[in-house]
Amino acid sequence: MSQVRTRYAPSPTGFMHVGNLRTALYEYLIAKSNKGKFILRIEDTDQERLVEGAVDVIYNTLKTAGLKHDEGPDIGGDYGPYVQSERKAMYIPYAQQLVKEDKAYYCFCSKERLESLKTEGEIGAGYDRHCRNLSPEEVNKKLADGVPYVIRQKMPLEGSTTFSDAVFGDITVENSELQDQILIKADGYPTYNFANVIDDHTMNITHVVRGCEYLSSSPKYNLLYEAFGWEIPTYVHLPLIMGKNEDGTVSKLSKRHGSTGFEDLIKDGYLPQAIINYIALLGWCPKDNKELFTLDELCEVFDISGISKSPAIFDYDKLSWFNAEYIKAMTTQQFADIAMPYFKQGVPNKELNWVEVAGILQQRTVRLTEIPEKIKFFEKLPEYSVELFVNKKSKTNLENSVDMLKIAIKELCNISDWTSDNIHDCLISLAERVGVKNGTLMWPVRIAVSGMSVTPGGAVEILHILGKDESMKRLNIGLEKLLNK
RNA sequence: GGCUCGGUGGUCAAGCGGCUAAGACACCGCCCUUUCACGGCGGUAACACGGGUUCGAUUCCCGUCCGAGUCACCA
Repeated sequence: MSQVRTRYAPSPTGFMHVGNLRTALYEYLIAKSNKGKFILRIEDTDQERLVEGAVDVIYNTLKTAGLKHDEGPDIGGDYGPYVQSERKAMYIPYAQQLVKEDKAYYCFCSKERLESLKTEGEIGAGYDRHCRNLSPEEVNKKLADGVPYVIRQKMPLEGSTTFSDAVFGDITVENSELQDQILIKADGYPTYNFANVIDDHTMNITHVVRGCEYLSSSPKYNLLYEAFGWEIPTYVHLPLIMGKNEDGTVSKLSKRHGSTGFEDLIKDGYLPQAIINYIALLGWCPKDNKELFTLDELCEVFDISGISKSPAIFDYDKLSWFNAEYIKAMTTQQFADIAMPYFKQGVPNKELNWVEVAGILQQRTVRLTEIPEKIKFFEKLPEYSVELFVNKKSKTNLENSVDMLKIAIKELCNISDWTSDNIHDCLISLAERVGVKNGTLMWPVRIAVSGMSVTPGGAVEILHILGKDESMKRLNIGLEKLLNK
């Protein structure tokens, strides 16, 4: 078999949907697992929907996701150009060839006429093939008169078309269901369907990987390949990624389901690797059911036979789990590095030992965006209620908290070398001497020093990060609060 | 509505004629513990339904139901 070549062919809309990203990922994996090439092609044939800077979004996404393409507009290759608008001139001759062979025809119908064909409210009416049998004279006259036209493919009126998909098997459609689809639009640009076939063939694409939403239009592709006498590529249709609606129904994942763009997800505090890992498993399963994969590992084990047929609902909980796993797997330094912007956001005006902060945060961070809220007490002691000092499990109440704070202040005061170990030993031995369980002493101390019932890390860590001066200050404030209640 | 595809726990899923029907997420309980987490242990929970085929169907076939996708000079 010749070298496997897959292509990711997004249209630049400025938004990278996770469904598209997963398609890109599978295309990449199919190519790489076969030592093949992964090509990026920009499909910008819709001139009305061009968005400024949208191509950069695609580059950036592929880059941060780690999906390196082997050929593309930015890096070139032997099959360029890789932007459809730059290939515009090459499509029309192919269409004209089909016209010549009586497999396509010029259509002069106005949009208004087409519009009037649609019975109101109804769907599925379609084109009435009005221009399909114009005489050559009529066609030539209209062409000469400069009447705007499109080129349509002549679909067979009878029989059926069967195509084979690598995941769904053989699919047959009655030809009567097929419309005489437009190949070349009035503005001279090819339609997506037509450009796709021409490009995939001329770029030697071996595997056409795309979402299931194209399943029902695939017979048309086949007919086009047949009309040209070209070899048909392997089709790989992917099950759709769905989202759950508020009313409990599901539909194709879209913005109303939450963050569905790659960049949105990143903004929400998810790691690129976690996103990739998660979506790799959304519709595909390895033989051994393993879940954690690096991109390279995926390249090793990916196989088309593991792709499932049924649609999958995008589960933010599971994504979160992956994210937490990836965070936990980092070194503390790595975590500190990626978390730094969030540290600064939570604690903008203080210099803390960030690696130490990272150390207590790492095991309890699911999304990076949770960080600022969790650590902002380091910056400024929040207002809090004395009720926080009451905790049944630690056996603390408003009365003994006063005592605990008093002795803690006294003892901690004497520590000259403010190390974690010293703080720890000091408090633990104090609890022992006084004859209370650790929690009874630790709880009020932690509350006083943080002002929160739930904190990242325990009393010792917080005291150490805060430093002696600030710690003593907060402990006294806490004591004051209790006495003045 | 026509056409196409799909249907294993709440979610992702393994299974490809014989199993007490895996595993993961979520959820619940217990343990660990200076809070919350993390970690450990355990638990609740599924083959849409009805016919066939077969000695035997989650698995193969048909029908029903349910869900989704698609029916553009959008991709």
